[in-house]
Amino acid sequence: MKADKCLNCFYQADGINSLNDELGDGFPHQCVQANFKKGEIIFKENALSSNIIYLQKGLVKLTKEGIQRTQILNIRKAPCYLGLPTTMGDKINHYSAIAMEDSTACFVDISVFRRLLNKNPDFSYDIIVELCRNELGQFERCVKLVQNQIYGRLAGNLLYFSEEIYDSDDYIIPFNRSELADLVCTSRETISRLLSELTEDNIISLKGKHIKILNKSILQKISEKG
DNA sequence: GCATTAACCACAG
DNA sequence: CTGTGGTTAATGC
Repeated sequence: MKADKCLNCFYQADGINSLNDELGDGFPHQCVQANFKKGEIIFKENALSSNIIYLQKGLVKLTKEGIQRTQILNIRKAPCYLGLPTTMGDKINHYSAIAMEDSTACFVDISVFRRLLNKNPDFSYDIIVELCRNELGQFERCVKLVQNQIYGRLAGNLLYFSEEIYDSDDYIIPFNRSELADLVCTSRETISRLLSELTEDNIISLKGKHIKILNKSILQKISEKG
């Protein structure tokens, strides 16, 4: 990872114009921008954490070690915040963040972040909204994970990549089969088999990680019903 | 019983 | 890393 002074971080992003001014003279521009290559760890579970991270560019997976295997909790696409729950909620990270593409992130010390929250209600409100949306998303995902069959869970995630990450029916799956299994909570073999089945039934077409969704409505039905 | 679902193991490209 | 086959266990008609 290569550190730089932050050039274009959340101070300027999302229509938040004057946060930098509101910090006051005692708080100069206090964040550090860093670049991560694909596969590099942005922050690690169980490590001490005192930064809020604003992901400017890239794609990141959040992972947590389980008893059996590593669980992939979520995928986050820039622009977004990383580590709000894990930095604000405890001293120690409860999950890791790993870059899945070359990514750029901006690190803000938690004391600076707290000051921003105190000084700017609109900013605080936006943060609360983002946290709430994430929680709602996790609730949905939780129920789906527990109650749907694997076929439905896989379909749901393929749709999620398409709709939330790439905005296209034709994309490169950002995971290998084993990671896909860690995301959907199943075995690598089952993922292979189900992807083959979806291909045979002409619901998707697949070459390695390059997927095209051919029949979205059926995929949606599979996702809903399991 | 029998079918379905899915995990685990093994092995081959 | 990936796909497939065999086996096995659990669950539901």
